[in-house]
Amino acid sequence: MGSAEGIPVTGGFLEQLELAERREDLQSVAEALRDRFKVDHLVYHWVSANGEQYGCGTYDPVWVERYLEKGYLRIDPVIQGCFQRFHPVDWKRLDWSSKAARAFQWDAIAHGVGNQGYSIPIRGPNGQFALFTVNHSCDDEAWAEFTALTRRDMILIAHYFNQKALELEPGRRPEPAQPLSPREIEAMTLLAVGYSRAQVAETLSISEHTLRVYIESARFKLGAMNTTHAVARALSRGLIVV
Amino acid sequence: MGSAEGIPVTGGFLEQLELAERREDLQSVAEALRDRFKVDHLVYHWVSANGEQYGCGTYDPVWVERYLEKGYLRIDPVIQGCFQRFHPVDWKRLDWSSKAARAFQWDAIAHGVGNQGYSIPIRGPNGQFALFTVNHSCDDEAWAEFTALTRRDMILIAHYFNQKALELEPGRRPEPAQPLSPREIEAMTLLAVGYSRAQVAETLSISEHTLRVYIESARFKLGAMNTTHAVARALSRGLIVV
DNA sequence: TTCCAACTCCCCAGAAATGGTGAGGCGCCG
DNA sequence: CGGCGCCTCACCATTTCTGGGGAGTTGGAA
Repeated sequence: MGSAEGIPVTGGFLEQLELAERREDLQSVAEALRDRFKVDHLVYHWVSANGEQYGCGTYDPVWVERYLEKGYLRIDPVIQGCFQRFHPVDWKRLDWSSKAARAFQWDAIAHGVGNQGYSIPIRGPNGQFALFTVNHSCDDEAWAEFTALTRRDMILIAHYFNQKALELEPGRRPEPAQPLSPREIEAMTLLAVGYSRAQVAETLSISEHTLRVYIESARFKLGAMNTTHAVARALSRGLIVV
Repeated sequence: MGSAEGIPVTGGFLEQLELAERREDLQSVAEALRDRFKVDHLVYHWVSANGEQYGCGTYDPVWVERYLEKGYLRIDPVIQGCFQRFHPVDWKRLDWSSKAARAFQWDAIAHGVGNQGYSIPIRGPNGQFALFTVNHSCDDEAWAEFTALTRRDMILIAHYFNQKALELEPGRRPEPAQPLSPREIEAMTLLAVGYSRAQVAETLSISEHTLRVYIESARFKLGAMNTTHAVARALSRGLIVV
């Protein structure tokens, strides 16, 4: 297993990433980086529960298929853990205690995923969330050394991967992220913290009818089917904060 | 104006950042970096819609005060522009066309802010959003050269600044999240993407009565008053992903 | 083995949310 | 000036959610 000797990958790979013009380019850069760092896998994974997945990397396609099919997205401790953090995290520091998580881990290793891993959460506009992961099979000590040396490289690589993915994926960005009006934001925020419509109306000192107009308006702007959906979207797009 | 000669700041500053234990440390690291890079200003700014501001950097306190007081947060094109992007952006590429933006720019320069700037958006869990900015007074060519050389340093520095800010700000508590059962997670997730109770029940192939038990159970575990609240909590605690 | 958490099913009645339609005032921008 | 978005208010009928009961199976943990 190699390393960048503490010196970030200035020459070559990041430039390749920056110049990538197609999805396939990202894929081949991932493979090149895997070989360069001498690890088992290197994966960029755009996380979204609504079915639209996108990723590129060196995992066995069988595993990727299985992951999606089995709904591992919902129980993968890497997802769970990274979603709540800002900084990169070593897989050992995640919570693997639940039954589902253990079964998942077993299955993953059986499909060629390394026992060691390091994942970097990445967030973009509109609540976009992605993961950049590097993993390998080795003992704890070797892995600790590897991550210590390549940590910063990984952050930069993750950054550029996401940047390119955002550029190359046209499907994601359009969604003009229609902003909510101040009143709508207030309404959504109060709903998100558990107030009923009546309580929200009282808090905002407006009639419940007026409040309804806001909620409907927000629902429309967010393309939501009901209030719960609207609040969920507003939250995950970062339009409101609880 | 200096530069890192294309080699990221491996020795010294990032370590200082990682070792910082108090807010004041971040402040002094910012000053040291400003001197090292020979720019006018270097600022980390935590942007939050609910009024709570936090920042550290080398701006004149008078300017910071004025910025807050005048509500520039709402019209600052840097905020507007970065909020919708993922990658770092040169101030020249922002939209300064509105009257308010021009007035703001004029005021900023009058308070010692450089005419050139480079800002990096940073996002964390729960919709956290921050900016890392470096700015200077010089001509376009010199600035282009500077940004080309230090771009990657800036990304890493921004990353570590935010990491430290998240650690040092007690505002975000761990919030011991009682885990949801697999069925509860499925139910919450489907509700979060807009399904009605009836639809969720059908999707999960269970009776609506059973579904209700899950929702109530999840609501109880999450300490939520209603379904919308429960979904919002599950989302912001990272228990479900949409 | 005993116990508990998770999963499944059922009834009823009251509370809350939603859909459709309509209307007036205010402020900003071209 | 006219249009557009925002804020405010109202009624009606229908659908959906919530809170109060109770009950049986399973599989893993103590």
